[in-house]
Amino acid sequence: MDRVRILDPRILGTTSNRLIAPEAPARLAAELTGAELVSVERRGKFMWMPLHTGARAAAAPPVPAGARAEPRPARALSVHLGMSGQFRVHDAADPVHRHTRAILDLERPGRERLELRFVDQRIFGHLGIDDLVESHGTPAPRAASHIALDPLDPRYDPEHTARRIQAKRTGMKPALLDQTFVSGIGNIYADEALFAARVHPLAPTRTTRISRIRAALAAAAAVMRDSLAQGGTSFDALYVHVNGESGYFERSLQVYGRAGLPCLRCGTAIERLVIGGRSSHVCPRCQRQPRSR
DNA sequence: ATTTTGTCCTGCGAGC
DNA sequence: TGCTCGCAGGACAAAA
Repeated sequence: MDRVRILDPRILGTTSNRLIAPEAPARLAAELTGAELVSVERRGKFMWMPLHTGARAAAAPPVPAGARAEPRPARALSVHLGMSGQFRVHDAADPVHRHTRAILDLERPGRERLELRFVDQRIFGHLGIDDLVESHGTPAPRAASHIALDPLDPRYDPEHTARRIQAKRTGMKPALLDQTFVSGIGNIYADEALFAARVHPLAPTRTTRISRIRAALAAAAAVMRDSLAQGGTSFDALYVHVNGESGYFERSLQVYGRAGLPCLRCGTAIERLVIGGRSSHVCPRCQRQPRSR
């Protein structure tokens, strides 16, 4: 990484720390400049790129075949996408979108350089440097170490997740949204998963049969896989690929945003509930109301 | 101790 | 036309 520009220092803040030290942008730039990004890891909406800061290729002696070329990175560029954050890949000559908060210049050996631009309209996102610590058997930024694996992770254990959810005293939708159980399920995919599994969002986890919890988790994984295959859910230009292209999953949504419209399975009008300050979409016939409220 | 609520932020559309 | 209001979303400190 060559040059780092922080266009809006607020992107360096987090939910718990909105105070941005005046020297924070320069500190981040200094740590990133010269570091090598060799991989991108992800867990839910947390994303990180371990920083290889060892000797540069030009100065380093040849590494014997089979030996580790670099020590295991101790730090990472740590990113949370918030709700509207996204990385976009650009040429330096491309016009800079007004919501661009940071620009990382990447030099690539033998290829033309490019810019990785962090665009985030609502600034719920975050950019920073964080220590890598052991979490769920793999290194993860300290700030994300409590975040569970997501359903698309090969190490994800749905049975364990289902049991943990059942042990918690809450509703099925809040449980799916709780990133310490399973990550990557947001408001939209939670509604879709519960509809697919015919589970009511307010169904108490303690009294919901484990098979129903398993079904909801399996449905969430399926929804995420399907969505990914279609490029994600693009309501508008906020939710696009690194190249700016939209996803098409919005066309596949079964309940989310369909309040008042007929259920695609039974024709009953979809209802909109507010759960924890977030809207929930539910078919009152397909997803039986829990007995107590 | 555990669960719920409010806050951070911008842009857009509805209503006046 | 121009304003205010409510809403959207994820994470987590603060309150209950």
